[in-house]
Amino acid sequence: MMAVGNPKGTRDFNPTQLAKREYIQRCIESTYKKYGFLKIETPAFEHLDTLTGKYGNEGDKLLFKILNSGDFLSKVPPIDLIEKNSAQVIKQLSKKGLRYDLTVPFARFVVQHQNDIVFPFKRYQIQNVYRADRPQKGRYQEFLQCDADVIGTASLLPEIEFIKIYQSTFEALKLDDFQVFINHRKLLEAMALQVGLSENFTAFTVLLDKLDKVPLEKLQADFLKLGLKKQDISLIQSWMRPIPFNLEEIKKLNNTIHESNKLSEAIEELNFIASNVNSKNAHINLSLARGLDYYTGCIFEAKVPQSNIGSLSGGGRYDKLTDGFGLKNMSGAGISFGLDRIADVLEERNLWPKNLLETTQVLITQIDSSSLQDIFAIAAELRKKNIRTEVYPEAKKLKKQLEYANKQNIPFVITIGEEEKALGKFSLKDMISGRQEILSFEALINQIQKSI
RNA sequence: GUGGCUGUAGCUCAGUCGGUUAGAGUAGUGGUUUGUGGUGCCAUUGGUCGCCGGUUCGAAUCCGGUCAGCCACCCCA
Repeated sequence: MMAVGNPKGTRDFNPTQLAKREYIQRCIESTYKKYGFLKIETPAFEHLDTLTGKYGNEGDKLLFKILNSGDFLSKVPPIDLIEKNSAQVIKQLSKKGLRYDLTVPFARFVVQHQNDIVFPFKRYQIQNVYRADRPQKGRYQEFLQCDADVIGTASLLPEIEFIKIYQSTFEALKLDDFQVFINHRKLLEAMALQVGLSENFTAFTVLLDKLDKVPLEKLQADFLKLGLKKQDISLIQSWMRPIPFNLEEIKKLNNTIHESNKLSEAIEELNFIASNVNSKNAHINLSLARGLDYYTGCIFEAKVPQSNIGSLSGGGRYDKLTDGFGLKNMSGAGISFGLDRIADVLEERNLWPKNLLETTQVLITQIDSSSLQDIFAIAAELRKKNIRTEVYPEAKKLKKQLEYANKQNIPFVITIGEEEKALGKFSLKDMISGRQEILSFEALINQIQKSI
């Protein structure tokens, strides 16, 4: 027999799990809607050209590529096969790839439909994305991203609203200890300038980003190798302290980072944002860099402490995302919640609301098939009253039918047999208390509606 | 892509020093005198011990390889 199993990094969701995921989705989606975002969808796969080169070298390696159909090998020059030139061969074997995130497909969407879009365009999108990463805790190959982006304005209002969205969404999910970390690409540039590492900016930010996990002592050698002067090590250390996101603390950045155009621009922006948001659970984290190359302004990350699940959301401002598709001067900003990781955290902490799974409320049993007319009539009435009702499909032993109701957590069972028919009434069994009574239709509806 | 750990029934796991027909719990199915579930009792289905090879009289057990899963790194939601 064929081995049964789903590919690594993917999951099946049973009804209970799906109800939990939909709960999270409702929390995020309703917040997005309240801020005026409109929903779009894009295909699961894109032209490979659309995706490659947008996520840096590491990102390109993690793209799932779709094999061309047909006799794809016949078109590959033999020399490329003999030399095992993967890069060349892949170009000829694959023209499509699964989307790696929702932001790049969105950029493509904006450029393609620019004449039909009203700017500034606020869109949200909740779809699966795919990464050929090695799976581990909190990391999957197929996972659901929940994006919101504003494109077509350089205003900082989106940044302000994203922080508010973080706060209200995490509160709705009962993750009260959430932390929002904020940094600014220009602050990072000012820092690099100060320690003379502007030439190695990307490598510098990668190391900074690691400081969250790895202590400075272990990274010291790497920093020095990059060209950092020994006396600046203590400076890096001082940058690592968490900074509350308020005007007073932002002002102090002038004392720890040398004056430069970049610095004053960043401070001006952060001031504006901070003066318009509640600073609750928000911090500036100068070591936050984020790997995706396309961020140019503010960058965000949200996580909960005491969990090794990683960040629950990331985002930031990008000025040139649509440039590659031929549309300039299209500044935008966005965030993305990782629904799967949020689900993992809620599972760890058991923070699910009760009764997420909307099971059947009333099961109608069959004693003998001659009662079917009555059964369908009462089922129709119950459904008219919005009571979730199902009829057991076979006239099996009552024991079996009750077992089914019990296993499915169905709270009420209606039985119509000879006795009930003679009285023109129905038996209603409360599966929680175990009590059963013979009632008229009106009394029965009353009884059910009272307790659900 | 690099490293570590683990593969025995649908699920969770025992299985001694290499020794007869590989076990338990749970889930499933049937029954417990047929119009009443949860807890009980009885019976019963279900396994090429991940796969391939080697050592041995004999392998779930030891060795090599391979595949899969998990965890960590890189990177990220």
